[in-house]
Amino acid sequence: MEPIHRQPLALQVASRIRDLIATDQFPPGTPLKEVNLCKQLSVSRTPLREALKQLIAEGLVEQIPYRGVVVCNPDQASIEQMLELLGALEGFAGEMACLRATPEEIDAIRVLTQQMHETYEKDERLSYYKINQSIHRSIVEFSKNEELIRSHEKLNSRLYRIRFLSNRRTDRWHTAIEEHDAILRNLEQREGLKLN
Amino acid sequence: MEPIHRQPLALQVASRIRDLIATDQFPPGTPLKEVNLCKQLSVSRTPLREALKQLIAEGLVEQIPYRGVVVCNPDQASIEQMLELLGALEGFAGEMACLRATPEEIDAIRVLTQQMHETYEKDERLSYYKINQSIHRSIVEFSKNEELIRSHEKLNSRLYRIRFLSNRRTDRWHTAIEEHDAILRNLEQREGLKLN
DNA sequence: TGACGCAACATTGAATACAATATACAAAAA
DNA sequence: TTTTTGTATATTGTATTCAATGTTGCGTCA
Repeated sequence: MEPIHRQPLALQVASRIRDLIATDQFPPGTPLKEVNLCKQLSVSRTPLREALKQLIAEGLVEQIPYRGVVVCNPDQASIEQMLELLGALEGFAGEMACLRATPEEIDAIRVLTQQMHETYEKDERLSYYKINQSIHRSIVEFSKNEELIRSHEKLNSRLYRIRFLSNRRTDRWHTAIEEHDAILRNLEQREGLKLN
Repeated sequence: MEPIHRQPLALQVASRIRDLIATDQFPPGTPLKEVNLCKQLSVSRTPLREALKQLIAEGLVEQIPYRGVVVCNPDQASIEQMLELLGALEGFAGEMACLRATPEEIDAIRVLTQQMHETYEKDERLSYYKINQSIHRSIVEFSKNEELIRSHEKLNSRLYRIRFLSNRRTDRWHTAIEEHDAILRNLEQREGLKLN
C-alpha cells in the first residue's frame, strides 16, 4: 500500500517561501527577517531557519552572517550563465531521451508540441508558457537520469520568475519560440537517427 | 580589500560531516543520530540539524521523518547516472572553456596533463588522482560559468568517495586514463578549431 | 559643523526545554 | 505458543530562551 508522505514543517515552509519568491511577492533584495516570517507563517524560528538553510543551498537566497538572508538578485551575467547551463542540461537530456524514451513518450511530446503551436497561434501566452514548460520537463524526464532530473528541476525553479517576466516581453516572446523550435527540430532529427 | 569570510558553526559542522562521509568514516547506511553527533562534535543540536539540512539538500544523506537521517547508499544505477551527468557537465565545460579560456589557462592544463602522464608512468596513483582531479576542475573553472562550476563541484564531491574507491581497482584504473585521454584529445581538437 | 564614541536596540546564532512520533519489549489474551 | 496491545524509552520535531553580533542614533568634543 502506498505509504503516507509526511511533510515536516520545514519542508512546507521552504515550499511556501519558494513560491513567494517565484511569484515575485518576495522580489529580489527582500530581506527575510526571521521573526517577521515566523509571525506571517505562524511557525517558530527553528523550522523557519531550517527552511532557509535549504533555500540557501538551492541558491535562491543568500545569507550574510549576523545580517540575515535576502532574496538573491542575479545580475544579467548570472542569468545568462544559468540559462546557458539550463540549455546544456536540456540538450543532454534530449540526447539521452532519444536513447531511452519509449515511442509512447515521444508521441506524448509530439502532442504537446502541437498543442503549444496552437496556443501560440491563438496568442494564449499563459497556456503557451505552461505547455512549453511541460515539454521541457518531459524531455528531461524521459532521459531517465534521476540526477539530471533533479538538477534541472532546481535550476528551472530558480529561473521560474525570470522566465515568466521575460516571457511577457514581446521581444523575448519571439526568440523563445524560435529557440524552442530549434530544440524540437533537433529532437525530431535525433529521433530519426535513432530509428535507423 | 578582501572581506573576512565568517564560518558559522552550521557550515563548519556540515564540512566536517561531509569529510567524514567522503573518507568512508561514515560509510553508506550509517544512521546519523543527532545526540551522538552533538557529543562527538561538541555542538548543540540546532547547528547540527542545520548542517544536516544542507547535506540533505546536497543529496549526501537522506532523511525519513521521525526516523533520522542516514548516509545515502547509491546503487550502481544511481552511480552511473551521476557519472553520466558529470561527464555531460565536464563535456559542456570543455566546450565553453574552448571559447573562453585564455591561452595561459590552456597552457596550465597542458602542463597538468604532462604531469599526469608522468605520475601515470611512475604508477603514483595518489598523485595521478589529484592531478586528474585538478585538470577536470580547471577545465570547469575555465568555462567561466559560475553556475556550472557550483553544480560540478557539488556532484563531484558526492562522487569523491566512490571515485577514490573505484580508482584503487585496477580495471577502473585503465578505463579512467582512457576516458581522460579522450577528453583531452577532444579539448585539444576544439582548441585547434577555435584558433582557426 | 563634522567626526568620533558610546549606548540602546534589533537581529541573528546557539543552546536548552518541551512535544510528537517511532521503536522495543513485556504482559495478557486467544 | 503466538499474536496483540499497552507502556516505557529513545529519537526527532518544534518552541522558547539566552548569548553574540550588527546597526542606529544621539551626544560630546575637536
